[in-house]
Amino acid sequence: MHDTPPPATSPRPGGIAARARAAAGPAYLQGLNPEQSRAIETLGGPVLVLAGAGTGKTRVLTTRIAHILTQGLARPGQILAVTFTNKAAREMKERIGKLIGESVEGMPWLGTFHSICVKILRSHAEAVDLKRDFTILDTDDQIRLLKQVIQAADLDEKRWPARQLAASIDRWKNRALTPDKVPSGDAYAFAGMGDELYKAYQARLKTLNAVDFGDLLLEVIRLFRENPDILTSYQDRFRYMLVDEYQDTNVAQYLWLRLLAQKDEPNLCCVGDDDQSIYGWRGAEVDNILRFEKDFPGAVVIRLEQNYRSTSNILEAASHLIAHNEGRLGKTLHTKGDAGDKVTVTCAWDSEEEARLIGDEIERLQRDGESLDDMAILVRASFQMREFEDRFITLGLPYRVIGGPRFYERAEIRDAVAYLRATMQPADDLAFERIVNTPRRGIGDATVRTIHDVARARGIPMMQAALELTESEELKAKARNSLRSLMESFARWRGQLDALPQAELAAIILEESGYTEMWQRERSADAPGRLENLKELLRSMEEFESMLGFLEHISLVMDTESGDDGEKVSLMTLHAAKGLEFGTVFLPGWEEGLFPHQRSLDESGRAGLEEERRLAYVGITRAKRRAALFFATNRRIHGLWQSTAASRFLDELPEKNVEVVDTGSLRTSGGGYGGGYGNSRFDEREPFASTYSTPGWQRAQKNRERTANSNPWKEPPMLEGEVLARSTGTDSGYSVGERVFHQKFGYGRITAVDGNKLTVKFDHSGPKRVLDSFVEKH
DNA sequence: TATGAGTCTATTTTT
DNA sequence: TAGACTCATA
Repeated sequence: MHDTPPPATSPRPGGIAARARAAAGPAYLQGLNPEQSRAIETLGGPVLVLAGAGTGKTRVLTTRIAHILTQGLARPGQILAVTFTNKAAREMKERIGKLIGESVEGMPWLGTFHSICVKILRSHAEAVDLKRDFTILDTDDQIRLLKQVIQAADLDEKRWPARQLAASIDRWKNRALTPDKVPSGDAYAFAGMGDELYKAYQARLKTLNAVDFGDLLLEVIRLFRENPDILTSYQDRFRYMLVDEYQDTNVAQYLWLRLLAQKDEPNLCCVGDDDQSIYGWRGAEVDNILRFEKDFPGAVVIRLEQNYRSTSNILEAASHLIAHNEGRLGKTLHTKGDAGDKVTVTCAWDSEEEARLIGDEIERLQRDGESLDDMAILVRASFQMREFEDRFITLGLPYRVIGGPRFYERAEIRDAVAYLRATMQPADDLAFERIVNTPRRGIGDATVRTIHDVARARGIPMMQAALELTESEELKAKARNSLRSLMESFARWRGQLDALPQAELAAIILEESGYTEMWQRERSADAPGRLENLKELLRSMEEFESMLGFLEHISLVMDTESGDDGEKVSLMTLHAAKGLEFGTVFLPGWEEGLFPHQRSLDESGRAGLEEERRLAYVGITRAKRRAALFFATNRRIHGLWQSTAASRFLDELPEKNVEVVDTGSLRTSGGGYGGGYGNSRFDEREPFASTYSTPGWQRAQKNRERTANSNPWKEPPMLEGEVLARSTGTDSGYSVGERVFHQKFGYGRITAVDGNKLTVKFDHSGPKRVLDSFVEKH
């Protein structure tokens, strides 16, 4: 987005300013700050650009490319520019086009890691035992294939779910581990067969002439390693290499880059921000960026610290927060903008009130003339969205959810695509299996198994096996006839491939196969929407040159541009918000356990906490003018009401940039829960201060200090003391059978004690799990 | 093959 | 609590 100020005013010919500008260099270099200029003009050898939030990262990247091109240092085909998402690639193309004032269709090597790998693999497929028309499997295909592998190994699918194996394999591939390299500890995890199953899966992929996403990288690495001549040809070709979001690269991507950059003075420019690394759980290695100078000796490190996005209050709050992280390269962001409003922290009674407060504030801002498009609510976990959606619907406030299920991931789209794949590529067993009995045509599990067995035994594709089975007596008459008719249809469709435009043929296929009819008959509420999606699919096909081109596109690009209609508030997860910016940002749910998320702390200890903190940093730095943080003191988690404590991150914000909001509604918000006690601990004038002076909070503080002062290099368990909302194993001072009083639920009797968590059977509201610090002995 | 009862499990998600 | 999913049963 526009993370930099607009370029200087258009040149007036002949003026002093114009002459001065001409002396200063080409127009695209105008209006840059010194660091940005350096990042663009430092061209010999490796460069690492540490670009803080809102410092003009994309501008540097695109201008650098424009600069290389206009200086005649390389032709478009000699520049490799890698991004993570298609969206980022698209954006870069557009912006370069604007900069050099012509089409950049000539930048064939600007794309995602994956799309560039596909391109390389297609031209050298044979070298890695693939055919040129190999299929790319997505997660869904992958899981179905793994199910078969698990079955073949005679393992209980329940105990060893395919999903989990898929996740493991994914992790291994992220770390560039082939089956023989899987560490024994990891392999042991899957009934001691992890590596074997992985190997079997890879073998199946090869026979299917297919690769999964991870393979795209790994196969190219293998290609380069086993064929030095091919590697050299690419090293020579890519005179300049640029990588966006370097902090998000995983081991495989790193190795891939390293191979290409294996020459003297590689012109490699990596742009990233270690403070915005939030994808560690997906295999990203912050370490890659932290280690850059060691990996690429002689590297020039340039820091972009001038922020063009946020007010200084927002910037200082975010900077102070992120300074609590240890493993970082360190940057000091500054802005020339004004102080602006302070970052607000508001305490709500529960998530419902939180949504109400935010909804009210949005309406107020709207009345003051702010655009809904310029406001966003960023949540830690998607379940939080529901409360806001409910609230916005009752208010009639238009909103859009960003993220969520993608167009091409919907069942009806995947079915339709499977029909097309099976038509185009008769050897695509997975596609065939998916639709052979959809709509139901009497080809049940037993028949499919027979086809499968024949195919496996003879080493032929299922489609061919099916064809042969229609001519034998092996299948029951009914199944055989049904199968024959389906095979005839496929033959017919294939015959029309060259005669008809792809969208038209696709329409015929969906019609004749009975697929459309299946949804027309279905009378469930979402059937019309699905039919609409199918139409949308056909429409989008028209833009492609051929059916094959279309299929290639959707296997890599899983999103579609959805038309935007009217002003809307945006609702999304913090992860989805990276790279975006809004005038006003609402950040609800800043509570221990939710943010930082308990699971992150449990699974990754200190590293997990630091990643959560970076997430918080990303959240705050999305805001241009206003950042409003919220936390609720009560939240329903898995159906149980839990008292929650304010996030430690709130405590890590600098007081001078933060304003605590007293909503006034706090004092009366206790109503409705057994009534009569309205004694909220936010009764005092300042809810923020009072939160921070409750016994629970203070004890948490003490625990934190104590553990922080003890040997910090101790094993992760040291975190336990820091973490409030989990069992600490310490004696809570309560025992089963005791009577207690809880501010929200009233009187009750303890039925179980688990560390600092108590299960209390409340007289009026039944059994609940609560933290010991929120009840009193009675 | 359609349905209901019972069970399980609840971050973040791109390619 | 709620949703997804499995499994048995008609």
